[in-house]
Amino acid sequence: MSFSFEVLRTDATSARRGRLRTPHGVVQTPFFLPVGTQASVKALTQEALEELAAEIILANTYHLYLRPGHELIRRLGGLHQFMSWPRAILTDSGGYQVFSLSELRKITDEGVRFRSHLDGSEHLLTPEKAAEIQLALGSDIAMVLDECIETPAPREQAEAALRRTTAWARRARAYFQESAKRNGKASQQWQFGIVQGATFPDLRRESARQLLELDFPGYAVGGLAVGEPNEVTCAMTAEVTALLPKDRPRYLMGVGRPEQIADYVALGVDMMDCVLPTRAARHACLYTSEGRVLIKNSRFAEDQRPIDSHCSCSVCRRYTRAYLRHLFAAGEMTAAILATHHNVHFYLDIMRQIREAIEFGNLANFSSEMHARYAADPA
RNA sequence: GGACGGGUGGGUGAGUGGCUAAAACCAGCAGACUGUAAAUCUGCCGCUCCUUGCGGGCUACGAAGGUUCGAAUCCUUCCCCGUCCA
Repeated sequence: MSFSFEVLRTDATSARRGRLRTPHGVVQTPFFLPVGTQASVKALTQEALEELAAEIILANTYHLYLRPGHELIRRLGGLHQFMSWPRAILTDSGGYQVFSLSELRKITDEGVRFRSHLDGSEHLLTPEKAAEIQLALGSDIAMVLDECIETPAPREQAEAALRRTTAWARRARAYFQESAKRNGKASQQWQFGIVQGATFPDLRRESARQLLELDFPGYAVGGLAVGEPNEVTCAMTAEVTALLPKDRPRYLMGVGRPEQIADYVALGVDMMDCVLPTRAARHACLYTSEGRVLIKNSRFAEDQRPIDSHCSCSVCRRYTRAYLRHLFAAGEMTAAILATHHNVHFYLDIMRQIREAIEFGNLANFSSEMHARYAADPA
């Protein structure tokens, strides 16, 4: 089985309804990737993810390299087998850790020198190394190592990060193709390039142009939703998607809030990932069709309704808000499990509705409805 | 009956003359979270007033008196609690 991506339908916006074939199953686009950094979507078992109909998840190169080690995972048959996840996996490269672990790393043209947050040991992550690790993990989609910078950033810094990201992408591409070919697995894994350029439209365009020369099978937009206003996120995304080939998947990395997702899709985005549904769940923030529910609030103490009365997930079919609130108050791990299950269901359901909306040509309606519902928190 | 030790804000518990409306933690209340160093982090947490200010007033460290410019902190008496001795 090999890779392919096809756009099945478009609408009046730039949205696309499509299908991504991977060696580990078909993924309907646009889609959302639940984040499972350490080969685990926190609080969910793989059984639960299957029940939720997740078709693809995200794992992290940097974290799995440090623990348990990519060679160990390779010896145990690859990441899919190791974690017993038969469906698709995308691995992020460690580029985000350049940003989030900024205190613990030093960047040079060669790569990123990290001091491990686990034991303080030093590690050099180069574009080649990141590619090698992801080949060992055997993820379906590998990301190139990029330099993700904070916002707002001075133009010179954004230019430098852009230049480095392109240079790294070139090296990563060469290494990945050569290595895959050598191992006779040229069609087993895809590798995506990542557009940078901070909040400068011309730099975004330039970054995209440079990466297009490398002819990746898919392109990501990185370095967004790191502090800038959402209008800027959308503007930068639009600049980039306008230049990307229509026959290849576009991945907006690290977004978004429930009410923002349809907007990104309308800009031509096919895939997204975000820790928000899982992290917020663990922090007692539940997403519903009526807006957010901060379930620890005392007003839910005797609320016998489900989290979301319009939700069909197994948690909403069985448990009350009062019980969820109690579990959080008591510090029971079941609180995180049930809340995460619901939030991931909610996100995946949004994607189902978005795909349907594209089919029916009413994505714009869906978007404005979501914004209206999330404009004010529910009573 | 005697000898010690102790009684502090919703709880545990620091503090032994002014820097104390009183540490810290817990509980409680509210908020944040966007390619996960996050089951994390932040704020509030005696009452009250207003011109919301590192503002004013009041009440508060078992009870009542006292010493002192000033007391949760020192003295006296009383009431409780714990341990030990008879």
